[in-house]
Amino acid sequence: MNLFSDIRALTIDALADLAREGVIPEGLPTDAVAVEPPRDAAHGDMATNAAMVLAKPAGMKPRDIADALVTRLTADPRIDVAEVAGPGFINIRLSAQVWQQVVAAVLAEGTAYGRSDMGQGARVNVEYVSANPTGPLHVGHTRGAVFGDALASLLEFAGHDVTREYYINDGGAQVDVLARSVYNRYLEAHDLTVDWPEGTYPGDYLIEVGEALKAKVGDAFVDKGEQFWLEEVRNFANDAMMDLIRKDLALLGVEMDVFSSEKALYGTGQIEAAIDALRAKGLIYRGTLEPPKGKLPDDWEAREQTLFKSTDYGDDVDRPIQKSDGGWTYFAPDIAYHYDKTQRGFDALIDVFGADHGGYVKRMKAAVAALTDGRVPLDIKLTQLVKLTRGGEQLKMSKRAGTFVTLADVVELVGRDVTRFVMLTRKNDAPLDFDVDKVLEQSKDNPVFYVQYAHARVMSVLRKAAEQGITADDAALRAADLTRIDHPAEHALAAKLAEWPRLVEIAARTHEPHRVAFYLYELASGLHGLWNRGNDDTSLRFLQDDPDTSRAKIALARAVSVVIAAGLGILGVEPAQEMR
RNA sequence: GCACCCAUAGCUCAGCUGGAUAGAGCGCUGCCCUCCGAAGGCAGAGGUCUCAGGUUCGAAUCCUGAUGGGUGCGCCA
Repeated sequence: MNLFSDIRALTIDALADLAREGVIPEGLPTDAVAVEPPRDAAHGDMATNAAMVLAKPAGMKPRDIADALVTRLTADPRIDVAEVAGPGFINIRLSAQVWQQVVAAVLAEGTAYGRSDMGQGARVNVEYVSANPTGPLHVGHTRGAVFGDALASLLEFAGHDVTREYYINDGGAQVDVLARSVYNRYLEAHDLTVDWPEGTYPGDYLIEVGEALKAKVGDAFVDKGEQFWLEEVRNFANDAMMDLIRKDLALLGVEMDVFSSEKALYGTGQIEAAIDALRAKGLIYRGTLEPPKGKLPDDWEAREQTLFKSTDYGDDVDRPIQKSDGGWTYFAPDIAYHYDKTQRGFDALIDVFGADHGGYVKRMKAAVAALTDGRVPLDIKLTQLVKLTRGGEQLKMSKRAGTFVTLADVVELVGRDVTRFVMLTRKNDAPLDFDVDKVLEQSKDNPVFYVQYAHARVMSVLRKAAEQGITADDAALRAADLTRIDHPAEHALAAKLAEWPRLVEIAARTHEPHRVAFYLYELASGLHGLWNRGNDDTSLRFLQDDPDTSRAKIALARAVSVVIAAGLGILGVEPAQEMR
C-alpha cells in the first residue's frame, strides 16, 4: 500500500472524468501532477498541485479546474474534506478510516511494507569500496562501504535486481610496492635487518604476512634477486590483503556478490576489445594534448599519445589511454571493466568513489556513454571525508596499522550498528564529523540511540502487555478494532507511516540512502511525542484498561516498530529490543 | 588557469521531479514524572537560505555571473 500514489491515482482518474465530461480539455499531460504531504499540518494531510500545473496547458484558470476537481475528490469515501487554497492548491483531509487502513497495511505486510516495484526488476550494478589491496580498510573506505551497501539494499527494496561488486585494483605499480614491503617483512621474519625506503608500506599488518610467507617458502627467497620472487610474492601478498579486506567488510556486515580483478583483464584481450569498440566509433586517435593552464608539472613536455575523444561526451579534455612505453594507463582497464559490466547486461551502473576521485567522473561517464551509445546510465556517487574525533581530538593514526584509523578500529570502538548508522547521517557529498564519544551517548542528539530507543520502547510496551495478560502478538494486533485509534495525535503518527513508501521511492530515485536515516529519526520523534502525550492524557497511552482498546493502540505502536525495523534493515542495522 | 562538489538559525545539518508562513538537533529561556522506559516530551527566542541578476503564477531548489571553502587536473591508481 502506498497512500500517496493511491490518492494521486484517484486525482488522475478524476481529471480523466472531467476531460470526458468536457470540463477540461482531453489529453492534458499529467506527469507533473503531484500529491505531497504539506509542509504545514494546518493545510491538511495531503495537497495536490494538479490545478496549477494544468492551468496553462488547459488554457483555464487554476481556480476553475480546482473547483471541479474538488467536487470529484470529495465524492471518494477516503476523503473527508478537499478545498482550494492559496494560488490553487487543493488541500485534502483524509478520513479516519484511511489511517486505520495504513496501520492495518503495515501489520499485514510487515517489513515488506514500503517495498516498491518502481525498479521493475531492472538490473543495477553497484560498485563500491574497490580499495587497492595494499592494506586494511580505513575510515574513508568505511563510509563508501556503508553508503554503497545501503544504497544497494535500498534499490533492492525499491524493486531493482542489484549486484554488489568490488573492483580490485591489483594491476598497477602499487602491488609491486606491496610485494617489496611484504618481502621486507619476510626478511625480518628471518631476523634480518632491512631498510624501509620512501614509498613502501611499513604497517604492522604486513608482519604476519611476512611470517606466513616464511612458513610457506622457508628461506627460498632470502638473498635472491627480485626477478626470482616478485611474481610469487605479489600474488601471495595480494591474496593476503584481499583476505584482510574481506574480513574488514565482514565486520561491517558487507557481503559482495562479485569481486572483479583489474589484473585479470590483462592478457585476455578484454582491454583491447574495449578500446577497439571505441576505435570503431572513431573515438581513438594519436594526438598531443595542450598543456594544462596555470602551474605546470616540473617535467612537462609536449608528447604525442593515444587518446580517447572523451570531449565528444562532455569531458573537458581528451584522455590518454596508453603510456609512452606502450603499456595501458590506469584508465584503459577501467574502460574495459565498465565495458564488461555493460556487456553483462546491467541496465544501470553506479560507482561509489571517494571525493578525491571526483576528477575522474566525467571521463568515466564519457566512456560508458560512448560504449553504450548512452543506453546504460552511469551514476557516480562521491563520498566526502570522515573526520573521526574523540574528546575533541581528531583521531588520525591506527595503532594496529601504523597508518590511518582502520575500519576495524572504528567497529571495535563503537560497534557495527552505530558505525553504519552514523555513516548515513550525512548526505554522501557532505563531510562527516564522526565523534566517537557522541555516538555512544544515550541522548536525543545521538540519532542512533534516538531511533533505537523508539524501537525498544515499543518492544517494552509489548512485553508489558504480555505481563498484564493482554494478547498482543502480531496476529492479535491484525485482528484489533482499529477504529479505536481515533485521536488526531494518533492519526498524525499513522500519517508518518504512510509517508514511508513514498520516501523509499524518493531515496531510491535520487540514490540517497541518508534520507532513510533522516526519515527514521522523524518517525522515532513521532513515537516519542505520542508517548509523552500519554503523560498528560491517559487515553493516549498504549496500554489501557480495556484489552480491545489496548490492542488497537498497541497496533499503532507495533506498526511504527515494524517500519523502523524495515528502515534499519535497509541501512544494515539491527533494531534494539531494549536499551537497558 | 580549468573542472567538479559545497555555502540554509550562534554551532552541526535536513529540505521531495520548483509549491503555501524555510525545518531538526545542540546551545539559550520557561515548563512536564503518585503516569506504558523523563535515556523522553512541550513551549519560546533565534533567518536578507553568501551576493547580484534571470526564468516562472510561484525559486533555498532551475539558469548566468560574482564571492568564499573543499577536491582534482598528460605516461599514480
